[in-house]
Amino acid sequence: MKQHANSAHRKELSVGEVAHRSGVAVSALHFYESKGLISSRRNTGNQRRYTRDVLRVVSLIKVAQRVGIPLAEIGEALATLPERRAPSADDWRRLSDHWKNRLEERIDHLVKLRDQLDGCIGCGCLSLEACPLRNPDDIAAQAGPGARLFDPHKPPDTTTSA
Amino acid sequence: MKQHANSAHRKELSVGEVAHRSGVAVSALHFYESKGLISSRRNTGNQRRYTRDVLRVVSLIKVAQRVGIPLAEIGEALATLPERRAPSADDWRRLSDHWKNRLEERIDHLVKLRDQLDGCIGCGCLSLEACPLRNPDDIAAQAGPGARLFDPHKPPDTTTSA
DNA sequence: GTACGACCTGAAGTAAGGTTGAGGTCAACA
DNA sequence: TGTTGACCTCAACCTTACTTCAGGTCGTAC
Repeated sequence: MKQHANSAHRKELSVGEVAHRSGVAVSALHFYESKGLISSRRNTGNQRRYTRDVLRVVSLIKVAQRVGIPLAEIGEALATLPERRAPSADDWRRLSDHWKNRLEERIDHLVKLRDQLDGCIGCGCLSLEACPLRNPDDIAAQAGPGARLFDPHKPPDTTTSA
Repeated sequence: MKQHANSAHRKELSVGEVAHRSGVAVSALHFYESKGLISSRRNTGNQRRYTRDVLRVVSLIKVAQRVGIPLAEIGEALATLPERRAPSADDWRRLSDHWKNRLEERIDHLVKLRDQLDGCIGCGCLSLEACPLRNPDDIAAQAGPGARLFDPHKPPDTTTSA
């Protein structure tokens, strides 16, 4: 740690410091930046310098990921933040509330699946026609030729919707 | 290696027929075979011919996938089946029971996460030190079925710079 | 007897979320 | 002054679960 030693009053963080403090790899921070999720300014030597706000943003990213939100969507959410600054308490409330709903949908889905599984453990039928486990609420069920069963959990995909 | 009378009696299925009846793409069936999850014999023209049992196996694979079990693990489970034949009712009971437990763990995990999120929506702290959301003690939560679904292990902390 | 669809193989592409490596810069310390 | 360690960029690679494509064969209906 030679470069960023000293200077007790420095405000900005190097990428290594952010990595260490946030528990995220340097390569991941580069990656997030390439996707526009975080940003930095460069010092005279072209090295990234972050404000402390970035720690909050990284935290938010990791939490959203735990909830199951894909990075692209997290990026969109962050893009709605005014001034592209770190999320305020209000921002956080708005985003986390939305994500909590997503999480609950996901839980509901899994609970339904569990209950179906429970009901089907005894029968062992796995019937293509009758078993609810094999009929995940139609979606793209047996349609035309080459019919494919799309995963009902997938986010709506406009290009593959049948 | 005795065959079930009724299934042996029935005509064998081509890959296209299996695809149509199971709702799985032909390419996916090829893929499952390459991974050892299903098997087929070949006719004189080198085309795959399946017994009807394969439909049960494919059903089982799809259900397990919905639960979030990776194909490799499904393959291991299928490999434990005696004679590598289609799963009997008992086999199904055993496997589905195991997978139900996995599913419940996953649900528990998400419920905990939801509760934490609930408790943290108000505070907006996202504190690296204090916020439970940022201290996932135990992770394994990933779960979006479909495309991405893996969390081999978090970056081993070292953060590339010690 | 031929056209066309279904099938075959192996390689390459796709998506998400990164990691790893090569090749090079910068700045402090002995 | 040379070594070191953090940093830089860009490209290639990784995993899972498949799909798509190119180039060739099979089978059956007309």
